[in-house]
Amino acid sequence: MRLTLYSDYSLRVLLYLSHKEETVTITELADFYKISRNHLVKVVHNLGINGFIVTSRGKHGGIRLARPAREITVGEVVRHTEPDFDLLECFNPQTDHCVISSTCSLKGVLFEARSAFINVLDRYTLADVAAPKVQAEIRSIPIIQK
Amino acid sequence: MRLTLYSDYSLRVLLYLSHKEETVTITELADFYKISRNHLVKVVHNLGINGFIVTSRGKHGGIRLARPAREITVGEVVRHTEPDFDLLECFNPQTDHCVISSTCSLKGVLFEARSAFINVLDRYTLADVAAPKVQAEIRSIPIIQK
DNA sequence: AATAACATGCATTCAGAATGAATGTTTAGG
DNA sequence: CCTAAACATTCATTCTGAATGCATGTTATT
Repeated sequence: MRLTLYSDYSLRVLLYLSHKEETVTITELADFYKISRNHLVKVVHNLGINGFIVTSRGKHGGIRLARPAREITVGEVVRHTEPDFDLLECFNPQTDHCVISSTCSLKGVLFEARSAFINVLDRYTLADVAAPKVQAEIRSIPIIQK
Repeated sequence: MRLTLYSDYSLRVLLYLSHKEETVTITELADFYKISRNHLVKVVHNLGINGFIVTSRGKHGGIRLARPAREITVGEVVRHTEPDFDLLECFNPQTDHCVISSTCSLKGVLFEARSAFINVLDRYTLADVAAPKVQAEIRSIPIIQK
């Protein structure tokens, strides 16, 4: 279970913008994070289309947040950057071929789990995340790391 | 954000076994679900190694649950079948290259979301899921389907 | 011994993410 | 009005990992 690098980069861009008032360029971002400029170009483009940032072309162009960091939640961002949240085949009726999906209640359980996941992300804004570090690492992880 | 078919098939196998008392064969499972027998072979093997099922070779061999369905949670299964739960690059210190991960509190937020997800799965057993359908589809989905 | 089952490893295919590259479009400033 | 600096857009390529297929081994019953 993973998110895409695309979502990762999207969040990093917005986080960077949450700290800076002035417009920043894609090149500045790529240099700071030491990541692929090509990939960033698409990430930024998409963030613009979805109204998270304002982009301006030409000399002295660049990008900035379209709304205050306090008004953008992590959940909202991820919903726009992940290709889908189809945990199992049966989540997408178009491509589902499972012979028991009509009577299977596993789907409901995973729906509930997915909602719980997204709900947490909806409770945090970019401002929360951009704030100086308070706590982290302190949580126990109920996951087996192989 | 997806789970693997591998996890999907693992759950389907265990669900099928939750209904049947007798041992069943991989061929029977593949035929019932109309899925790749090759893939199932590995799924079953892994379920055996992880103590969810008992496998027996030879004529009249097959597989059956190693423990009562009531004692196996969905969360426990998924933990053993998913390759990892590394939502972002920074979840794995071995391969993390993010320049801000040491001070970034996004990780904490995603840790919390992941825990919320797994906690739901830990609350349901195979017996719950195998029980005759009660409700499903009724939940609202706070996800944008593109 | 033969047969029916799971075990195991290797090779191959496939999908989709990630990356790279080229060209177009817009805007500011000399 | 021309140039440079920026984002926009499309296409091609690489890469990873999941999914699948296949061949052979091992075990157990009859």
